[in-house]
Amino acid sequence: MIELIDRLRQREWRLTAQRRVVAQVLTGEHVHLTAEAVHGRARVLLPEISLATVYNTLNELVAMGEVREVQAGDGPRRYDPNVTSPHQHLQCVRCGTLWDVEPAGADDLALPVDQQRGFRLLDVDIVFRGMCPACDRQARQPATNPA
Amino acid sequence: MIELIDRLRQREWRLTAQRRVVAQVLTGEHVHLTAEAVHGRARVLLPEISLATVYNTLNELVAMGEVREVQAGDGPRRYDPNVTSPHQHLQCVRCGTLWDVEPAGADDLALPVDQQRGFRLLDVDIVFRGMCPACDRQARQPATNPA
DNA sequence: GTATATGCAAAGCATTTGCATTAAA
DNA sequence: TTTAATGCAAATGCTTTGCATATAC
Repeated sequence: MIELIDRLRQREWRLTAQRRVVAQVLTGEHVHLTAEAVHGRARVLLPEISLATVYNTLNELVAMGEVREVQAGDGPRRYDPNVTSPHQHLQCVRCGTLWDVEPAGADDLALPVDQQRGFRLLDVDIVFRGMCPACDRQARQPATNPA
Repeated sequence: MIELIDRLRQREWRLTAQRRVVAQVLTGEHVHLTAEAVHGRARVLLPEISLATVYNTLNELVAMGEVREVQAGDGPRRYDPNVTSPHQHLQCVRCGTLWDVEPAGADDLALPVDQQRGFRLLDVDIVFRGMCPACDRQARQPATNPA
């Protein structure tokens, strides 16, 4: 599989230091990050990068189809560099962490024509929702230390 | 099936004119409305109802488990009074309209244990995404009249 | 050299909240 | 009468935008 950064070069995308760093941050990760998290990690590599640029860059990547925007539950959007394999997710309802999964039986899922209401179908999103181990533990002990 | 309004009465929920109207608006609808849409329709019945109250009321209904909050794609949250039957949806990617559906094969969907990452699973959301007939038509004729 | 991306700070939406007023029980 | 809900307007959090400056090509 061709790396994200190379695909971007192929697209004749103007390769700035900021964009390079955002691509790098996304590529290295398997958890799906919020814009703020991307900014935090990008800053380690390029301290002067602004949050606005991170947002702009992520939106462009989404528009190009190189990154998928995921909005499940409340909280900020998350970004998923995996657009090739089926995009099904496992999300923590508490902290929002998002993982890619490949559930069994997804291919057999179908919407009967009489329920399609004339829609032109594009896509199916499947999100398994649950509590991740860390949050589950914290949810049981109400607070670290309520003074 | 007991009506929403009656279930609320059973819960000893303080029944104000505003809450009654919100419940009424939700019950009558099969499309899932945004808070603003609920406000618009509620105002027809009770002009002085405020948007803040609509939000507060919707949140309480969600906390009670009488209404489901749906966030798919961008755009504002939508509210779904159908909590009994499986909550799978068909959504227009352009206008956000949301319908309940019951896809085939949903019961066979499963996440293998080796992909659960220790999560305590609670729920699965399935959203079919596509273009509704009205939006599809409009998307083909770029704009009504780009002067 | 020229077009385009950046950073900043201000604006924009959807949603929540504080507080005085009003109404349900 | 008491307790809780309402409406308003201000605050919040995430995201977008306008504009002058900097940078890739």
